Amino acid sequence: MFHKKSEQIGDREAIVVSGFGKCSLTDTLECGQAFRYERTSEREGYVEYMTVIGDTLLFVGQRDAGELIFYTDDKTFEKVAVPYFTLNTDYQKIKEDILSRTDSEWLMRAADAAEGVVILRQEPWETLFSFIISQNNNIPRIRKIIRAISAEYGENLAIKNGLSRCPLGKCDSPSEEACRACGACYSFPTAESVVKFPEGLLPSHPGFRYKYLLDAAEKVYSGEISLEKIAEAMSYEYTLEQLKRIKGVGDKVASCAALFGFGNLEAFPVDVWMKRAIDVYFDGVLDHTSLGKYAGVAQQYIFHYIRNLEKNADI
DNA sequence: TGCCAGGCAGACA
DNA sequence: TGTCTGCATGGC
Repeated sequence: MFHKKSEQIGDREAIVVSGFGKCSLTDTLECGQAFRYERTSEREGYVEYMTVIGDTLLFVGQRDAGELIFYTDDKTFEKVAVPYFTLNTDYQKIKEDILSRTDSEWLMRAADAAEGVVILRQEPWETLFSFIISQNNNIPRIRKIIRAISAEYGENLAIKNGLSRCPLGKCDSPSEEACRACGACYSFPTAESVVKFPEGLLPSHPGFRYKYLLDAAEKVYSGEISLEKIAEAMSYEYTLEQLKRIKGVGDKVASCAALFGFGNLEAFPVDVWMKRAIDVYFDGVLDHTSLGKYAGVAQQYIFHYIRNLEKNADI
């Protein structure tokens, strides 16, 4: 359980949260599980991001690994920030559970290096749609496509929330024209809006994924696939079975949606990075069921560590 | 300029 | 059933 207190930071009211263990805001937001974040401030000992969660623009900062700073009111904090950042989840306990099931020293190092990563609980439809876009794509471009699609279909939350200046510092004051070119502050499109105006996807250049995105929107909007039923079932197998009925959704995309959108922590997405890690550090075989009901967290440890190994060879 | 990216579907052996 | 290839696009 976390602790929270109100604090005046600069000219802003904030809710400072601690007592939830270690958490790296940067690792959590930039590890590839979410795509709707913007770094809005960075200086010695402090980093701050803007995230779009539903129709909320949430600003969150960090001074050290033991706390998170939410610049919002108490109601939004409880309703939006707590579930999104899974603040009630004990990741230290999860890490211990995972490590009790493995004798891999490499996985232990990965867990230590990536223990600041928490699994975000994102909106299921947005997660599914985003990971369809992610296939055979790179993270900067995935984010760019999502910003463009959001600007096409979504609501301008900067204007809706009455922000007096652009949170990204791109212009003096938010305007519809300037915001649309950027796309960072728009709500995510609904399945209905995509079905009723599929051409709106094209300016973002989704490429071959266009037909997959449309099929997902049609199946969800029509109710042929019920994301509500999937969420209620809380079954990894049922989630995979249902989501893979969508054209362009295979094991990888479905398991990412299960893990990041439906909270199935046993989900174990295997992408090119994971294949590389398994080949090199697990002799080509890693039975994820051996890692228990938190295999998805272990997956994030491995994914984060292998990517940083490549970026920073001296780890 | 070329490789590669949080993959998948379809063809083929 | 397993393997191979094409797919759109742009970041690096």
